[in-house]
Amino acid sequence: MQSSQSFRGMRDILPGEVERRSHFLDTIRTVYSSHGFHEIETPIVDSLEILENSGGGENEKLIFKLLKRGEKLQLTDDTSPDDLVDGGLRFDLTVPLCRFYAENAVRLPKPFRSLQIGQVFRAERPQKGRYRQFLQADIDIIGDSTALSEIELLIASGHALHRLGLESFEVRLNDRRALEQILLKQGVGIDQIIGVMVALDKLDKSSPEQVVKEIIARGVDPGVAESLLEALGRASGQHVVDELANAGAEEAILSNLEEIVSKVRGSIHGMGVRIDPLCVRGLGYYTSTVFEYSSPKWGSSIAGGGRYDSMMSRFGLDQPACGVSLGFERIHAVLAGTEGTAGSSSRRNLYLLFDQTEQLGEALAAAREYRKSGFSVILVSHRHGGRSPMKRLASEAEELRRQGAQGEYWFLQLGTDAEPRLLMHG
RNA sequence: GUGGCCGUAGCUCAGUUGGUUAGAGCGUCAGAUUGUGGCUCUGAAGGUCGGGGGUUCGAGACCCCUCGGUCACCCCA
Repeated sequence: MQSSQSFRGMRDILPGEVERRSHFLDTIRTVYSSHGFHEIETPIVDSLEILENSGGGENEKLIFKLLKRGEKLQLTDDTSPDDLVDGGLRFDLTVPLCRFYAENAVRLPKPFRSLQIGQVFRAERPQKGRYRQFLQADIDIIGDSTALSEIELLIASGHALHRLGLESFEVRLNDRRALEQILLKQGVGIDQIIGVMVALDKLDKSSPEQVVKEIIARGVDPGVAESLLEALGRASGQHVVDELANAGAEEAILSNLEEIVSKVRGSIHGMGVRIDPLCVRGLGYYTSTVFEYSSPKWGSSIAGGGRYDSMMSRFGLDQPACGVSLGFERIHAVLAGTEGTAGSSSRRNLYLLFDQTEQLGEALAAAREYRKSGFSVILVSHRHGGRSPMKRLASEAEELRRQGAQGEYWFLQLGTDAEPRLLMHG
């Protein structure tokens, strides 16, 4: 007998859980739609040519690749793995979006506000809140180079998180160019910048001493490393911007960040916004502003985004772009155990018990009527006078609720009960 | 990709320093009972002890490999 376990890092989703997830997705769609975003769909598979060298950083190493098919799959002594593959599963929604935009720009509004909800794949080692297939919900604005993009994206995504039921969360905002300028000014070599940024990004987890150590290990002069940390360490309180300017960041970049913060701050209940010069975010395609959402209930980020102005140039288009991605699985995990949020479309289930040999026609007619009045009707064939399925139905409803389903459960014995009777409600 | 911990029935777990036919609760199924169904009682089914190899007279317990889970790195949503 074969194992029925799911493939590594993949998982099944039970009915009650799907009900709950659908409700969350409805909320996301409703909120984003109210902010003017248009939903699109892109393929899960793209050519490797597009997926690779996309600035996806580490993610590019995690691509599930697709074997060529038919005649194109030629095995000889000197074929390398790369000769055998030509496609791959997407590791995010941004790369496919850029291809989509380049292909369809003429038929799209300008600037284009895109919403995409879809599965992405990364061949990582699975962990809690980390799967090899997971759902992301992205909004992006293509064709606007001003801070309006960032402001709209932060407000819309904050709105969505709030409506999903997140009580408190924080956005850390930064502009990579600012950090780069500071590093250069402080004496970090241009080829060391990336390594130093990665090390600095760990400051929220590791001690400053460890980070200094790591920076030195990456080839930076110990004196430079020390003064760098000191300069950035100062830039965390009330006067972040002033300190960053002193440390060598350009005024225009900093005032842009200030503008974003001032417009976003206070707009969403429970959302904190602050400039964090150490927020770096991977090292992918982001060119300037980057932001990351965290919840006190979760160790790592639950959403993130930034500006990727040069990405479209791959396709010969010169278009600025900026986006934010919600990590659906992680948000769902953060919300685990909480009650449904406002507007929860809880369904009213009705178990319609009937004798199949005598009451089938009658039952179908009754089912149609109850559907009209808003019930989700579940036909339960049950021979008259037989053991009542009551207990079984109650425990089934209980199980669905455990999985996350909401709603009421009613039952009605055709020919005996005049009205549906409440079995349980959630 | 690297390292630590874990893997017994559908679920939650017992299982003494290796020693007869591997247990419980919940759930499932069957029957009984109950004048209004979810209670109670009885019984049954269900386990290649994740898989493979090894040590041993004997392994669910010990060793190796492998698969899966989990945590920490790495990186990220």
